[in-house]
Amino acid sequence: MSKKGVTIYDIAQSLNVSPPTVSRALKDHPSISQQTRQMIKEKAMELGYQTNALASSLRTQKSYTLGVIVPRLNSKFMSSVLAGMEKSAVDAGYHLIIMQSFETEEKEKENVRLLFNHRVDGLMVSTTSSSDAPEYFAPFFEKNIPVVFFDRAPKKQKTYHCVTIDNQEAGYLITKHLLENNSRRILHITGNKNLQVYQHRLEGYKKALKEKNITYDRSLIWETSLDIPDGQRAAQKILKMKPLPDAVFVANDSCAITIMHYLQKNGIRIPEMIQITGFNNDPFSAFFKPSLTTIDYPGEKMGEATVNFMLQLINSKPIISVPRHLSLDFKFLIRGSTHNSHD
Amino acid sequence: MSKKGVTIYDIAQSLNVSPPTVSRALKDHPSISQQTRQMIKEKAMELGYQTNALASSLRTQKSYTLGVIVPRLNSKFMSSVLAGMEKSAVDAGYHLIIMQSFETEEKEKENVRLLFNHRVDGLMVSTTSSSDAPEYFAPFFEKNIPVVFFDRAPKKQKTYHCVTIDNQEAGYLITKHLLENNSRRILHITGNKNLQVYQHRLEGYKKALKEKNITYDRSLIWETSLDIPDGQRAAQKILKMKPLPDAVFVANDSCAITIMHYLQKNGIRIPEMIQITGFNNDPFSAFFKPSLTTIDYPGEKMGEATVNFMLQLINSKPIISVPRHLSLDFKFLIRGSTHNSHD
DNA sequence: TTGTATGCGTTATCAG
DNA sequence: CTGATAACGCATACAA
Repeated sequence: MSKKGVTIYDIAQSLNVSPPTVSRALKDHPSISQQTRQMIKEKAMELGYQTNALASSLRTQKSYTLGVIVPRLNSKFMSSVLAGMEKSAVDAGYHLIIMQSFETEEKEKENVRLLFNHRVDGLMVSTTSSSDAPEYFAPFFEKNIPVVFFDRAPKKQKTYHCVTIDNQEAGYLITKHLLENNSRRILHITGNKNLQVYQHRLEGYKKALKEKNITYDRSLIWETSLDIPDGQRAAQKILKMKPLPDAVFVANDSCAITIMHYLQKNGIRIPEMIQITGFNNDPFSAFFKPSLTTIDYPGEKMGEATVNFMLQLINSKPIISVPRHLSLDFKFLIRGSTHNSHD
Repeated sequence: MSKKGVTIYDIAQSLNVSPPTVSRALKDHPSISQQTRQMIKEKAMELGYQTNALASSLRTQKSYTLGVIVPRLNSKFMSSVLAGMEKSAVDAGYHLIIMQSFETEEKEKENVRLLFNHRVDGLMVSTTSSSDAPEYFAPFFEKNIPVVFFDRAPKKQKTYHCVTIDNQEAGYLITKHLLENNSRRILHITGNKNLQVYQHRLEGYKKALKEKNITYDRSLIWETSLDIPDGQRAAQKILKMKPLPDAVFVANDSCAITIMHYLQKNGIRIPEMIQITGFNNDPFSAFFKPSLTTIDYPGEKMGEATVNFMLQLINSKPIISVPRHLSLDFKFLIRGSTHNSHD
């Protein structure tokens, strides 16, 4: 049956020293002589001692755990972010509890509570909430436990620590590019419009239109979940449009690729008949025919930046209370799906 | 500054009851009257009480935390597995600490230790170790904390709990299919051959050859890291082969797609000149031209199955010690990259 | 139905 | 340099 588990108490007893001495020795506390330190470490090894991080956290009020909440973790982009986070966190002696909100505020709320109960030292969230200031983060703010939003920030962005890219600028560049390639009627397929990311991209779209004095047509903005099934549905709707749009600006790559695939399957030539752009630069996007014009949006970097930001907040005392906003660079990749070169 | 945090003592004091009563009331222990239960819960709400899971875990010796170690978390397949795990775990009142080993035994070892120190109730590993029986799992086995290997199991598979698919059968089916489509010289691009997954696929490959009395040619087995850069390198090497191989059986989709892309770019017609197969059924694999023949290998299902298996182990007493092996179903998807239909 | 005493494993404080 | 004591917050056995 399960052995009892070796504690510092056992080590202390078998060496006739006190538990605190053992604790200090194992932590290389300078006030313990080299001799006893060595002796204790050897004994620990011999007995197969493993520290109990729970007990330590309880006592020190520091868990070295960071909480992460994302809508879902199985998208190419999000898993890259998480990979970057995990690496940076572990390098700094922390680790992650990762939870999914599945695009619902209720789940997000439960997750926030659970992570608080586990006394994480910081919380990183790509929020799914569309409210201005979700009240369920209050326990964190009250206890001054840092919260950093990444990618998807709450509406009142200025109130919180955020790590994002300039989505408006990105949306603007894409739309401008399409306009310069002689597209006039540009369909924009976007995600949940309550989310800042998508709102900002849309604003960029509008801005570019305005510059060219093209009137904004609401019926050309389609809100979808941006997944593969919705991509199929969108493609079918596009095929029925008369006339066809000149271009489709899709708010993520996987949906853009799906749409491109179904349009091609139905005899639409890309980019000659319709130009298409994506967002996120999925590694495969370069391999399609034509290759996809998109925004390169480095997930791992964002993950690393978010954790590093978090660590700064944790290590600064007094804790920084002025909200800071980190805007990461992105690249606009012009490829085959928006011009006529041979890819 | 950071508030002190409300404990059951605070609630007890402000209601003139004892802390244990509060503890029991909050847990809906039947021996507490409805009245006081209600009263205590209201007070808890009023004071913004949040339970301290660390303290609770320390006391009960149960953390409701599961550890997960994967080579890297940002592959389409692995992130799907993790998504499935997270969902099943949370549904059962557990949560995950996810760590990456980056394909090194050393990292894996450190991760195992950290997760042990955090007293996870179970450990799920897609191992990167090529040794028969990695000794660093010993603390888990000694304390009878269940360990389940998924996807990648250690060599002595029979000794451990495992959740995998029948990789030999999959490799066999693919190879047989290629042989039946008149391929003779089949290049096999595989991953680290010390890992069971890849060994088994190779065995399937050999078995199929043997059935057709084709002699096994070692020089047609290329060990790579199966990532995109290695895919490019492999494609370049293939272009230099004289004669070209009849087919390429690649051990994962992303690498297969990369190879296909570079071959096509260099004038090779797929499947007419070279047939290609992948492994894992990346959602996009159906969208390429030609679409990719592959093994559908459901990541989320594997994640769910692994967690459910783990929960069974945790909830069975005495803990099941006879190692069990769960072999999940897979589907063989025959598509354009191995025949001449119009996809 | 509720309270008392105690322990989970560690570390901080203070004394020696 | 080391030891005694207490405390982190909660939950259990036992008593009332």
